Amino acid sequence: MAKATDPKSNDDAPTRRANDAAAATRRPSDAVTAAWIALMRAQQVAMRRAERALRRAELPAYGWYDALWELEKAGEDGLRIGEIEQQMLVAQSNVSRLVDRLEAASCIVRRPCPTDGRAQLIVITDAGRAVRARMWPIYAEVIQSVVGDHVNDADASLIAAILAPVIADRGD
Amino acid sequence: MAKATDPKSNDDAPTRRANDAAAATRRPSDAVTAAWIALMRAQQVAMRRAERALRRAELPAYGWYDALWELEKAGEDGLRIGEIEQQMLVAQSNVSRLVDRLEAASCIVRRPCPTDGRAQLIVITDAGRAVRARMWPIYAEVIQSVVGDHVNDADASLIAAILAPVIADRGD
DNA sequence: GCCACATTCATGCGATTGCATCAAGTTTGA
DNA sequence: TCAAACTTGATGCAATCGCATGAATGTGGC
Repeated sequence: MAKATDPKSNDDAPTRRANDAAAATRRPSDAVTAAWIALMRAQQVAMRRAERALRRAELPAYGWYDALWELEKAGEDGLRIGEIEQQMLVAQSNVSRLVDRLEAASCIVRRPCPTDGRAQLIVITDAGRAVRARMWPIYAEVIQSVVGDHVNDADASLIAAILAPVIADRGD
Repeated sequence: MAKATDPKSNDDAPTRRANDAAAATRRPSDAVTAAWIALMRAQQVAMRRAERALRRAELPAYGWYDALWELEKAGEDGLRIGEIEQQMLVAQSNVSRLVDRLEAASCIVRRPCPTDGRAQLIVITDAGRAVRARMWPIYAEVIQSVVGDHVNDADASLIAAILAPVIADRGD
């Protein structure tokens, strides 16, 4: 019997036409489909718990941590909006507005880019570093309880290694 | 050197206090943290591409597929809102409204539950099955190009197996 | 130098989300 | 039998999302 959550269609054949675009005719294997589902569900579980934990602790949402950490790594030179977008993998408009919120909370400052008048450099402030530092213990606990308590280090490394090419592929 | 996306804080020590709640003092290993990041990023890549592909094909969003597939598996008996919620792992209010949209599109019908006047049974219609069938080729292509093209079947099965306990844990 | 095109970021908009709450129905216990 | 507690699903609301678009700036061909 198929896995309970297998989304494979048993009736896709009738819907397939001889001259569908080639792209639409490729079918993932059962194993690949199972991995996809696991990926989606596991992330949903993880994200939900992270957001809830942060909210309960009266801390900002997950996206703030993500952005602040990237900015902290970037240091005094800051990052452009577009660079944050590439790191975080969220839509540009959302980065723009997230930065608005971070600025309103004094977590970052916008500085004009000396070499490109269109761009701006987003630089983290001490207040921003402090916010990130306060978020980390809560976030860390969620990572540990969601992943660490169920997956040993070897398997965890395996997951990161297997998924690396998936993440690297920006095709589309 | 630490991985570029390692969110581990180098300055969490100063923020740690002797009598923090025990829950907030657990720290994930580097491997577990890397797995967490891989999970989040890979799912973001996957979801974005699925949503875009479906939109380009003028098909409904990912959530519709998920719900319709659960309902199709459930057959004529249908599912309660709460059962769909557990399968899809989204908030109850969102299931309620997703079902509204599915109903408006004639993809499902609501039937009173014979044994519980509060509940209702959501049953997929032929139109709903047709919509899911039209979505599958697009969805399948994304699964293949995002996961299948980068991960072999053995690794895919490994991912599903390793993540299973993560998904199963509904603690919190 | 100048004009067409590309890039960078902001913003209007409609859709969707989660949380809190509510109404209706069911179960429990005395 | 009746009231308190619980369960089920709907809804108001504010926040956030992605897309489409716009304004400002930069780049390259002539």
